[in-house]
Amino acid sequence: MTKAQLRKAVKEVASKGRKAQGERTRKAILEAAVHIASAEGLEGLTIGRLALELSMSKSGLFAHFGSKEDLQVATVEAARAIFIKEVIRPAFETAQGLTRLWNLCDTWLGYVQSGVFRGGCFFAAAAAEFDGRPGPVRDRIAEIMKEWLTTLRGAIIEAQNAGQLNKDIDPTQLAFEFNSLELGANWAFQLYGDLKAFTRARNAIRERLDRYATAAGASLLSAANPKHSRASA
Amino acid sequence: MTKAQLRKAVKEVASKGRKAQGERTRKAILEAAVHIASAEGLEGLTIGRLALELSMSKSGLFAHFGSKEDLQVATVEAARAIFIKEVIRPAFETAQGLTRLWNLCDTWLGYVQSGVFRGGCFFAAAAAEFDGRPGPVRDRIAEIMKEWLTTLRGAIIEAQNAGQLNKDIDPTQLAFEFNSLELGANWAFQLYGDLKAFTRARNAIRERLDRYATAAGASLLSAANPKHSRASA
DNA sequence: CCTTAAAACGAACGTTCGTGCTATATACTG
DNA sequence: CAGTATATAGCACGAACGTTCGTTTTAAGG
Repeated sequence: MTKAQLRKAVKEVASKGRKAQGERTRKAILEAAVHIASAEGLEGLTIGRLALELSMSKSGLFAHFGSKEDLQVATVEAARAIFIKEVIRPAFETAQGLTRLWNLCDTWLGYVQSGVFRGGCFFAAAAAEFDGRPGPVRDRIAEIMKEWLTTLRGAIIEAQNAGQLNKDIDPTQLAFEFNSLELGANWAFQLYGDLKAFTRARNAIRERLDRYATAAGASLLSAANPKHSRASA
Repeated sequence: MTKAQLRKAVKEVASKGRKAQGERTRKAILEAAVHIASAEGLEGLTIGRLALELSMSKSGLFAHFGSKEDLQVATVEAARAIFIKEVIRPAFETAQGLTRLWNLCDTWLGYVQSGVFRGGCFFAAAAAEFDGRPGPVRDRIAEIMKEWLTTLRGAIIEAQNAGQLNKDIDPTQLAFEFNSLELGANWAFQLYGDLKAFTRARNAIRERLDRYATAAGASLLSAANPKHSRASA
């Protein structure tokens, strides 16, 4: 157990009752942290910068976390909560199967385009930053992105079981392709401000869904989002 | 003109004759810089770390560049040279059109898998790191990645003009999709060490090429790389 | 050999980083 | 009201950052 962990553990064990203000401040810190980290990266998120933003002292802020790494992990967790609220939940309020699958992809693209995070997809940025640095931050990011892939894959399988999607396509392969197209749109938007990339990603996904849909699935799709017409390719 | 630029300018004006050793050292610095930056990022590439790696003084190294930003730009340029040698050149030694298009994608995936850079695709990492920080580094990265997209698009158009690829597909759309699949494979490999991602990307690209190929194109494809058989989806 | 400019060095700069100690203000509990 | 634990602040630390300076080493040209 490191000194930082010990410090935090002592703090938590001693904490009985009266932790109202602490929790509130912690939430406020993490909300600011998520937005800074999304734009400047999890390493560019410095404690001094964060303290300045919140008009509090470095040490006062720092006391809420045992170390910078803990702050980073907590920030990733806070970003996950936002992601769930903005993407997962809306899609899971729609019917399972093909409809939900499409909504997952569509909402994801909307979440990047609408600027929920200033730096696009929080996790895409964080993954690129930490994929070469072993540790709990990297591990948590990898887990969360795996969750997303698993969610996509699950929706594909449900659509197949519901007889809406051709059964002989590989769910893992299709989930990989959809995820790639999403990451590609995020990349194009961040680097070039290219709004058409979202349409291209939607077109590519829809084209694939249309092609693999059964008759039952096809009617769902045309009802789901008729606005997004498919161009060539 | 900033102080850093001025310092460098003075240096260059004064440089008449006798600049053999300087160039050699600069090359050595950039070679090390590229590999450090590929693993730790362009900001994680510190001058002290670089000097240590090369067993030379910080100041001696620093004198070769006017500023850290100049070093970063030079590093990006060095990475581009490697990319051209490893990906562009091999593909351009094959016949233009569909064959070259496939080879561009295939070689790109090989370049990531074989670890030409320790951190996967140098530019994907650099783009994620700098897409939120305006400046010459970001601009150059954006240009270089645009070059790649343009190259892909050009190969598609050539394949169409040669009657190997269906003419009514949108080259920009297809280039976007291929690039996305490449980025997706790079992401999966960096974050999970998932080697199957390369196969998935190849499968997806081949499936699309097969579907859009004319009769003339189909025979090229089956000859081009018969080893990579296509699975479902 | 002697001059001269390029190349590399060592030391220091001002700043910012994460972190740690100590003290004070705040607010709930008995 | 007294007691106590929490929440925040102040200050300082050692290290590392990019950068600058003056000096020394190196090597080619006359």
